[in-house]
Amino acid sequence: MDKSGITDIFEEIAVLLELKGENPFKARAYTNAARMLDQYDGDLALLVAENRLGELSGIGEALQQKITELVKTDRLEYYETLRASVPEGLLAMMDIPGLGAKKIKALHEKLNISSVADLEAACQAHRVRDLPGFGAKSEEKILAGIAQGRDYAKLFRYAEAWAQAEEIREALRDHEAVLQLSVAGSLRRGKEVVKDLDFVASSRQSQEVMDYFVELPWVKTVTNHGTTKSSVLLENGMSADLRVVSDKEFPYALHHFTGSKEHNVAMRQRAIAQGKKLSEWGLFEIGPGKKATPEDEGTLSPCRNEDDLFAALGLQYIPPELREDAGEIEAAEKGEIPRLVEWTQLRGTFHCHTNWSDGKNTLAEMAGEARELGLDYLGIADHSKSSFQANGLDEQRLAEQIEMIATLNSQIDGFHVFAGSEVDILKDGRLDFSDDVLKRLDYVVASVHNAMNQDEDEMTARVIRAMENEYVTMLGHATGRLLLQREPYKINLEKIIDCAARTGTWIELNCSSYRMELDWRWWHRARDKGVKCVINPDAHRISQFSMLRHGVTMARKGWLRRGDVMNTLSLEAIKKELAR
DNA sequence: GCCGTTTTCGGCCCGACTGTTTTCAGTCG
Repeated sequence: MDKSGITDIFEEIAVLLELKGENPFKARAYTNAARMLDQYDGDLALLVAENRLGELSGIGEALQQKITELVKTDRLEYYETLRASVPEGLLAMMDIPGLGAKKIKALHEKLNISSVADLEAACQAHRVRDLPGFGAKSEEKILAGIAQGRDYAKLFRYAEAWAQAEEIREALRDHEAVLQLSVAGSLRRGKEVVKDLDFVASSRQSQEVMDYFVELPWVKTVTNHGTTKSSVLLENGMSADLRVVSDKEFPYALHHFTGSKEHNVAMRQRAIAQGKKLSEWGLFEIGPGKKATPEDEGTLSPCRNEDDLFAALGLQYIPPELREDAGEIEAAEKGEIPRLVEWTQLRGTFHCHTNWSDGKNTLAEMAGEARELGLDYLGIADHSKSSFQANGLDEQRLAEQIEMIATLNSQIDGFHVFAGSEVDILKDGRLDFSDDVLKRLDYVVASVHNAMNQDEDEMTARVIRAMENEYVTMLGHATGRLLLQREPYKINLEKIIDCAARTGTWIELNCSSYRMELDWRWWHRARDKGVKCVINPDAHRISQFSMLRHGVTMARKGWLRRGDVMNTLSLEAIKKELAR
């Protein structure tokens, strides 16, 4: 069994243990182990073979045995026994807001409820309210939660969440009692999908700001309304949280609510090791060897902003995109946080479509918009002939388009359009155009658009064969995923990354709101192997150039620097690169 | 189940909010 299969099982074991009422720290040990494995870059099978699992922190004797069993036999007896002892429906109940392991356990034991359907019926029959710890309100909340789970997707794509957050941020900023204000949470960290929107504000009149927030026009229902924290459900199905604190507490609150949770845990543990206590309210000096108690707050280390907060713990500033407890704290300790790429550094982009294939705008309109945005160059890459569903260009039309681009270039100064093509990678890895056609282009994007059900070996070999073609400049959308819609096709990305490093093929960071790939989780290692990134909007209309900004956020999340991103190069420099 | 210049046993991040209680457990992030 591979790594991701093992992490799924460990995560499930953690939930099952909670549902059984086992020691919660034992459950957490499984969660921690799953995270540790997820982040481990090396070859897990090799680690098992060499009996070196113990080198991973959080993996002790018992977990080493379980991982070994899974790697070697694809099964885990402990898991199977555990799973058989808990009704399957209880796991689904964990998704209902307000219900956790303890309450689900009580519902199961006292009312024999084993599924969401059982639970819904019990609430409707008012049998739940008589249980200790439950009441009439609980029944209402559970029923609303079940209904909401049906009505709304649980996650939202980054771009959509960002646009909604901007509207709310502007409305909050206009309130006179709001002093400092920031988006926080996974949106600030640049996750490709987010569950809800988080805002942190500072004010001297927190109640006023809260009352204003829950009355905003996008709000459908109010789920929480306190003095420092409120939550609402928006008309579009997203939920949004606002935390209001005093001005001097703002940096701590902003850091805390930006997360990630795992990053925060690691930061607090670091604080404890230094005789301090970190929370959303401050960083307190407790003294070496002493442990914080609620009564003993210690003295506050004053921080004006997040920079000060990191500095107080002996760390370099960590940009929000990197706060995933994926090595950023260790890097910050050594002063090795890279200077991340910024979206104002983009000088051009490739992989854009026009109405020659399935785009909505003309060549001139696309070029005009790119220039308007301050870019120096634009690459056109319409579909090739096999993508007939997208009105792909055949050799004849491609030749005409190349000519038209040459004419356009002769008419404009200080801006350049590159003639390219998004060439289909055929089932067997051949390309949709012959080399004679390809060599007349300024660049080539090679992408998979059909036969996505091939098995991993076949797909990997297919894409590698395409990348080995000397005329292929970059690999388009590497796994074909559509976020919250279509799973990535099966492909061995380690081999693809190695191939890119070997052949000098760039890998695209496709920032269409649905794609956002190559996924940020892979970029750090790709970068370390010398693979170059190119950030492309895959724009089919002029409005989609706006996605470039979000693409840069994802690149930052992948630890990429300016030098790792080809389209930060000047026009002259990129011409030289393409000529190679 | 893990882990240790406080510890090999007894800890394991921290606090707000809700709904249930009448001082708190559970959930959430």
